Amino acid sequence: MITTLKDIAEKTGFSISTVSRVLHDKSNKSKISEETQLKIKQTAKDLGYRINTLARGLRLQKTHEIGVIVPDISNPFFSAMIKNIATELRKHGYNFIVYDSDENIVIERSAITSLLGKRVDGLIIASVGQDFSHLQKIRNSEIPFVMIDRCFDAFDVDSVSVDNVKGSLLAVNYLIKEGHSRIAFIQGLPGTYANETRLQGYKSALLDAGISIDERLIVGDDFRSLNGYLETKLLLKLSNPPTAIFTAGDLIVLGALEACRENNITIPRDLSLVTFDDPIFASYLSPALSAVEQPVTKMAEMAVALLYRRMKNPNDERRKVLLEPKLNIRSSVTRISMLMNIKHIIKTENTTE
Amino acid sequence: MITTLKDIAEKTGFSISTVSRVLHDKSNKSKISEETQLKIKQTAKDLGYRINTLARGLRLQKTHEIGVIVPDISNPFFSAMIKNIATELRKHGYNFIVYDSDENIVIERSAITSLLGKRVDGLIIASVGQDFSHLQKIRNSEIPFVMIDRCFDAFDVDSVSVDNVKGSLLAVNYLIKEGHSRIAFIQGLPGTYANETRLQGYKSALLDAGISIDERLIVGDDFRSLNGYLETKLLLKLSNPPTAIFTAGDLIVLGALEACRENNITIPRDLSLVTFDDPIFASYLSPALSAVEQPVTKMAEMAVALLYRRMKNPNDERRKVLLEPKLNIRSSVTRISMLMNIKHIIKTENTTE
DNA sequence: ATATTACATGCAATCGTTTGCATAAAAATG
DNA sequence: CATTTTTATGCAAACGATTGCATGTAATAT
Repeated sequence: MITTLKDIAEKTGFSISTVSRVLHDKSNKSKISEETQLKIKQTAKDLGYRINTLARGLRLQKTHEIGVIVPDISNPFFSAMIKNIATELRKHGYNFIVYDSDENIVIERSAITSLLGKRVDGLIIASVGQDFSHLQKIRNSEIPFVMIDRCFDAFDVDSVSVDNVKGSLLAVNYLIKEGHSRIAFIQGLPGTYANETRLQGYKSALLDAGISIDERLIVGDDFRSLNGYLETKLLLKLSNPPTAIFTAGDLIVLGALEACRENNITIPRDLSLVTFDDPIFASYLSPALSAVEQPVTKMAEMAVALLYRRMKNPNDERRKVLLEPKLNIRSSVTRISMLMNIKHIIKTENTTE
Repeated sequence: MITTLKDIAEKTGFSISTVSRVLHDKSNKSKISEETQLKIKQTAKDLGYRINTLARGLRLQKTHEIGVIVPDISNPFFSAMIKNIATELRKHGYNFIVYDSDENIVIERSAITSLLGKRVDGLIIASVGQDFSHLQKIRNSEIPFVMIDRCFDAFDVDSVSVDNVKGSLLAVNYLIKEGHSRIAFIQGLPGTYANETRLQGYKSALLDAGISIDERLIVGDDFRSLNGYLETKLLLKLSNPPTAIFTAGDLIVLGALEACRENNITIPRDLSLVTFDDPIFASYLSPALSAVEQPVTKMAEMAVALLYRRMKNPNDERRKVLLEPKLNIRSSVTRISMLMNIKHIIKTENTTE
């Protein structure tokens, strides 16, 4: 059986209180004799005692756990984020529990229920939701709660994300500067914060440059690679295909690359490519992928800092932190002239049929 | 405050037992009148009741949680594994808690302590350890426990991994068949199961082909990308550099690629490359990377199946499952003749200086 | 010698659930 | 109408830890 304080108490002849104080109470308030301490510690070791954190959490109404929910652990962006959050939390002496909502609001809901059931001391969520009704309850309860990456402007809650609008502006302005005007956007899940803000940046970059928006070039519906693959295939089949594609996420761009390869499209010669997110492998592709980098370490640090602050001062006003994105220019974009543009179109039509 | 059964009991006038039975007891043994049920359920909803799983776990001595420990969440191989484990566990009605040991045995130890403290019902571990002394205790305790990916031949415990020896054989035999004889191996953390078995496969492939082993071509010391980068740089500086490199993991190969790019080494023309693990981006690189694929979904399924079986029949004999690896041949390996080999060496020496 | 303080330890309530057993009332049976 | 059975609900003891308060003894001060 699993050893408890009681077992140790019986074996040593001391009371449970004394054993508890020796083994766990760092406050040093009650003076226990050296001899007793030694004896108790030794039997604890002999019996392989391990504290039951369920019991402790129940008694203390504190678990020292933070719940984290992300849409997709296997997405490099989120797995990097998790690692950074873990490192930050460890500094503060907190453990954490991750849930993967699998880009599914139903799973996200049940993850929240489950975490609240575990009485975590705080919550960090990158929500997949297109609205925040299910989060309202959390915020109204006492539990400290911060949103990361995916947040809602209209929802007054601590949150940290990258300036998505600016990120898209950087990417699309760069493409425009290189002579592109038919620029497609393969988006992620419509209605999500990350997607809508990125889309907004895309649109205003075009409008600012006096380029009218072609709705046929705004395609896609989730953040997975299959979406990138399918939409790229379709874009290439257009009678007037884009000369550049801007993708809303790192998995999407992988799909796009696969489609290009299948269609013998060489990047950047036949098609330029820029993506949001800058996964570890972006610079190892050839051509190396130009990408909008999110300051993921800083995001994690800020999220934990906000959470920590909220735990200490529950009534501070809520803050929304926007971090600066950065465009990493590599070699997946080519400069085009009008002439090249036309040649490109002809070539593309030939190869895709 | 957080609502408890007691609050609902007081509000409705029924006892805590009745409330508990209405809200949680599916067994239907005690007949509670429809009217009572409705009233209780309604107030539970009104008060925003959520079960406290700490209390339940304490009482039931069961948490319905499985602890999972991996060396590096941000490694695509492990994040894929986690996702698959999650999916499998959900089917069985289990939750899970992941820990990232950060390739660090000290953190692994504390993760184990923490999970056992949470009284998880089972444990799935991909250990970073070079020995299994710290795992012996777990096995000897009652908790069901399976090792995945990284196991120990001499440790009698349920485990599932890919046949690493065979995987290396596949890769190295393929390189040999393509005419390579100076094949380097950039390894991961020495002493770990995954590394030693992969190394063993590498060596026996060479020996079987009558190629003597050059210890200067066996380099590296962990599974991270920096290791791949540094060792590749050094290998390229050798007076007699390898014509092919076989890397022990997907992060290592990324580092190798970076080093090659910096030295203007074109793959596969100047250097052939094969890696263990087949990350999602392998086929998107150009050239697409030839890689040894691990059946990660099957591994996850097997691990959960073994765990589940152990939970039901604690005294079954322990099993070690070895799954088949698969070599995915893409375009990162070139066929070489002796003549090309010499040209290659000369060229490499020029470029690296 | 007595009063006071310090020291070392124990008592018992509490955290929120679950559940075997008890019980009272209602219904069914003879 | 008396007895048995069924129905609907409550009591109270766990589960394992924490901790304010109490207590008995030893050391020190007066």
